[in-house]
Amino acid sequence: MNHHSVRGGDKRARILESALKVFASKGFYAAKVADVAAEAGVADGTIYLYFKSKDDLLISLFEEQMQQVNSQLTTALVGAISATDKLQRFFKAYLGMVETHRHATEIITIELRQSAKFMKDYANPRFAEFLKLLAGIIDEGQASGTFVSGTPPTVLARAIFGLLDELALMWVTTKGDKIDIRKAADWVGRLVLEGLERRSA
Amino acid sequence: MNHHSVRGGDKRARILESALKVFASKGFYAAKVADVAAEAGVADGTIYLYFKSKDDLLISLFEEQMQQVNSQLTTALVGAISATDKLQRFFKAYLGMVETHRHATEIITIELRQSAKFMKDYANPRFAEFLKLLAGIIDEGQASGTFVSGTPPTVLARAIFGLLDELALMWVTTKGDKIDIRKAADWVGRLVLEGLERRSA
Amino acid sequence: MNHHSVRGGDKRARILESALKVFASKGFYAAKVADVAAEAGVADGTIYLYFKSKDDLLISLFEEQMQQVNSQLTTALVGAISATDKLQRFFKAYLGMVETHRHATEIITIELRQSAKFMKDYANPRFAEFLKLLAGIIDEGQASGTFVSGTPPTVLARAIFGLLDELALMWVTTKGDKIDIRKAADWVGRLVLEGLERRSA
Amino acid sequence: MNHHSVRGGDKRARILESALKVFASKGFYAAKVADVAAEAGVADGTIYLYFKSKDDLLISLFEEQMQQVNSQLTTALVGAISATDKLQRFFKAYLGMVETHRHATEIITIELRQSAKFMKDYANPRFAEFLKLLAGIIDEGQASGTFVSGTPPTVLARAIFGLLDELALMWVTTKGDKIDIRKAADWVGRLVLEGLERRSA
DNA sequence: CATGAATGAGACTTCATTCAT
DNA sequence: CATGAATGAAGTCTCATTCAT
Repeated sequence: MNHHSVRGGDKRARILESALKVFASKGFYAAKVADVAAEAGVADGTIYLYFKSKDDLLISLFEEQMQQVNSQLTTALVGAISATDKLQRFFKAYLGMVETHRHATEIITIELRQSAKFMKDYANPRFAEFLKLLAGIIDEGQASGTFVSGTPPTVLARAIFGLLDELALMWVTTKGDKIDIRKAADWVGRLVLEGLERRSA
Repeated sequence: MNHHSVRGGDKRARILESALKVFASKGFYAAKVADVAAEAGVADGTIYLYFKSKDDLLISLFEEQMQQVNSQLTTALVGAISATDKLQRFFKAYLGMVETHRHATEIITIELRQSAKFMKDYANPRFAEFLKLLAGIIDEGQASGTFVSGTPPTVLARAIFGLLDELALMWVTTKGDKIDIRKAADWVGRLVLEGLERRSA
Repeated sequence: MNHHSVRGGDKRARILESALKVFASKGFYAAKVADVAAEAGVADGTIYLYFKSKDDLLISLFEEQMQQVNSQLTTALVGAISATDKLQRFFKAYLGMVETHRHATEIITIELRQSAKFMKDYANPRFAEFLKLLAGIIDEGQASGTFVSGTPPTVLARAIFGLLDELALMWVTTKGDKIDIRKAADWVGRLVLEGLERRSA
Repeated sequence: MNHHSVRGGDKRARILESALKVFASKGFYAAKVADVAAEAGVADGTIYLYFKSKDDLLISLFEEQMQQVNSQLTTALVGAISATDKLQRFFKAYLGMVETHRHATEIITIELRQSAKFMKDYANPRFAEFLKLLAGIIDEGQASGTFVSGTPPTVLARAIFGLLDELALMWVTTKGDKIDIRKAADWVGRLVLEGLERRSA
């Protein structure tokens, strides 16, 4: 009988999973380390055997989650040829994850922002990766002439992330009847790819 | 002659202004009430003559700032005729404010999100107003046939807010050479109104 | 029109009256000076024109109330001849006052005790007077042979005060159907004068 | 071997003991939680591992002390046959405890009263038990014809408690030469059982 | 490795008291 | 005399972190 495996997963992973749930439901500041420990079924002190501090726990959570997000997005793009196709798949995959990874979405959309303030030095490399992936698609589209040039891909990537992120936030925080987040991918696709204005002819 | 005026502005306004500065630079949670008091040049207890609690201070700040934002946006739209024109002015005005109201932007972009978590019951009516203003423009454009129909205006409004908000956040948090936030209004205008794809003919 | 008389009474008296009401209903520690001021319809600062401190307000209240109690008791004894008669009148008068001066009773029964602790040096001369009055009756009874000797009158006086005081407290704190406080005077009279044991013959 | 025992007594008991001492000497309101912690030799925060709040500490103190008082009184009555005997033993035991449990006496005589005010809902069940014990003796005496009937036992019990309580308070607060509290039991016994008046024959 | 009782720095908030008007 | 806004000392309580077991 292995002490370290309880309900199929090593302790570090279980703590991370619990932190995800607790931070998402109470917010990072309101959540207590003891809450995370209780959720994970370990002693308070045990947290500190795997993470340097409460902040470190949050950062590790980002790392893990964003890595998953990036990996799934990358997978989703496999086989796509045109930039247009890639972008549509990107939207669909991202907003699809919102539904399947509720808690992760809350952490990313809400706490990621605070991080800019409270973790002055944390560079957030995974988010950078995310943006790079998105900017790469746009760059490719602009280079191939499929997309209009003139706006820096990094800015567009950021704008598009904000757009997706806000829809995710809306979906996550709405109590009653939510929008269909999967339909939203199409709406966003139309908005971004075709624009709002009716084409003249 | 106002008994309560001390160097241009009553005390409540001064405290609010100081809270804006302090919360923006340290984040709401890291900021101490004593910091705000010191910045405002009043005693700690004085804060509580004007605000019920630290939370109330943050909420009041939102109210005030969002009200200003809404009022400036409304002003900016005066005289605009088409929905397209209104939307462009909206972008220009919003991103213009980012530059002139740096601190307010930080509060709105960063702390507004947390509010969803920590202030369960705070409805944030000013933000609702903001969205209504934006959705109104889109609705008008769709009704007149200028804008493509099919996507709910409320969803589009939210998406566009996210987009603007993210650019504002990017601008605010970038240390070195920032993008030209005023140019960004045009970029965003093009993205939203015309879309990314090159028009076929 | 006299500024100092509002609703028939000078300001000092009004403050004292308000303090009585407020202290009685919330307790001295829970009561705020501002509460007393509000009740009296004066500004907070005004309290300090008449009393040195919150403590002084409580002490002054004791003085005033005990003086009234003593004066009424003294009046009640006028015309009584025997010690027995005096004691019965004393009981009747004391417990009668409990009903007519509810708030004063609460202050005396409850806060008087605390005073022993929090006002190390306050001698409480009025309470001393009260005890002297009661001890005087007992002493007189013992001297005349009406009362049994052997127990120091000061001790008996104190014991009897405790007895009356506790009944007063019971009456004051009971919410539902209270005992008839006036009947209690007779009960106490019987207990003290005749004792519990049935007389043999 | 008990992990939690530190020099004879678990931490909760030590804190309670320290609270007894500190509250008795400074009064509940004047006493700081830090004082209790220092007296107990623990950190301030440790108090809150065992008690919900400062109020809870006081209530727990009451519970514990009154329970001890009740238990000792019950023990003292074992073997007594007549109501008269029981009452005399009750007096002796109660006033004896005053001397041996000085601090507890101060808490009970002084702070118990305040509790009526500041703890609106705290029912104080131990004190109710105490009164029931006393009223039981009186009821028994009345039923057997040993004691005079006519006065409700609950009222008499309360009156007698007040009497004992006041003597205890007198003894506790007197600085110089105190009365002999053990003699007082006889004095009280005489007063209550035989009354003040000299028996006619 | 794991525990969880203990720590203690520090935050928010209250409120008696002052003093300029 | 009266006001009441302002003060700021001080208290209760929280909670991330440690360390002896």
